[in-house]
Amino acid sequence: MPSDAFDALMTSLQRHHGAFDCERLTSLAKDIAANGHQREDPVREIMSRLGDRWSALLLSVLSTGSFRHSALRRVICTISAEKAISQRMLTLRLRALERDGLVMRDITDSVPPSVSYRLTPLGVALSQRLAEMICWIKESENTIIQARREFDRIA
Amino acid sequence: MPSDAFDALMTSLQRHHGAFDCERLTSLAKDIAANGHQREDPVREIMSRLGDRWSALLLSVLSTGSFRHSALRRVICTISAEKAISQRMLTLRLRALERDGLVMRDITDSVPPSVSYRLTPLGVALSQRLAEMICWIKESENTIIQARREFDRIA
DNA sequence: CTGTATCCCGTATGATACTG
DNA sequence: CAGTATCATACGGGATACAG
Repeated sequence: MPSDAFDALMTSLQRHHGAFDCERLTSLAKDIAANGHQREDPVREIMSRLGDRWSALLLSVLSTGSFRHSALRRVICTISAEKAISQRMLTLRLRALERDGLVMRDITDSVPPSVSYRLTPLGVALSQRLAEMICWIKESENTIIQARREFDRIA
Repeated sequence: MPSDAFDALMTSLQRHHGAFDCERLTSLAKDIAANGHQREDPVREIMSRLGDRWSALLLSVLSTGSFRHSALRRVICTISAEKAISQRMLTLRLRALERDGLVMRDITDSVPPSVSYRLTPLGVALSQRLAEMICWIKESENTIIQARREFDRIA
């Protein structure tokens, strides 16, 4: 983001209407420009993970302890009313979480192999934040459902 | 989720290893079973929105004030270093946020028409939570990037 | 047991053109 | 200005089979 282009935009916006906090928007823009808001940006990556089909659930389950691959899969499949997680997706999501330093693998090199997964300190911290966010959404659930009904009724 | 199946699972898991907090996992399972973890579950929907390409950015920008469609688009396009948002996506995301009661449309029926968008109180609350989450991720950014480098180096 | 490798589909996202 | 319609594409996610 070229800052002069942004300055010009701000000037233009303020000329037409001042219904926003220019200072806060500018600071927000600087924050985003700092890492470019790219695909590899950790902020987008992590938010994207939290929003995908399984990662948030995985973090929640792992926040209660350590699980082997098969145990984790059984737990997820039993808990999730909608669908079972495929072996493929479980591995993919765990790898992604591991790459970001949120999950650790403990490998016992035996036959048959034994691998168990648990949260790193960073993973624990994130899972706590996640739990708070989920809790807030749950509290607002009725308001949201109400809003949806209203919206669908009119439309 | 049939609770007897879950009980059986817990018993089985504890027989093999007790490296997890059975009580917390059970309560977590109950929470999830309460709304089924379905596609229409507000928790998954909202988390999914926050993780998509534009909604989080939209909420952040709108948290600084009220914007008309075109102004919003210019701001987003200028801020986002990666790509411009298409008119179509802007409308789709705004509609989704509006349906969930997070965004309001103020319409002035004139020629040419004027429509401006702003957060509802619920949207303001969510955007604050979001900002906190983003802030935490930013603080952990270096740890995450470090972990990724380590992971990629070994793999 | 813990994964990988393929194939396939649905949805999110994008580009472009058109309209009240 | 603020959309809608249409077509094209990329990616997440699932089913299945195979491997160390």
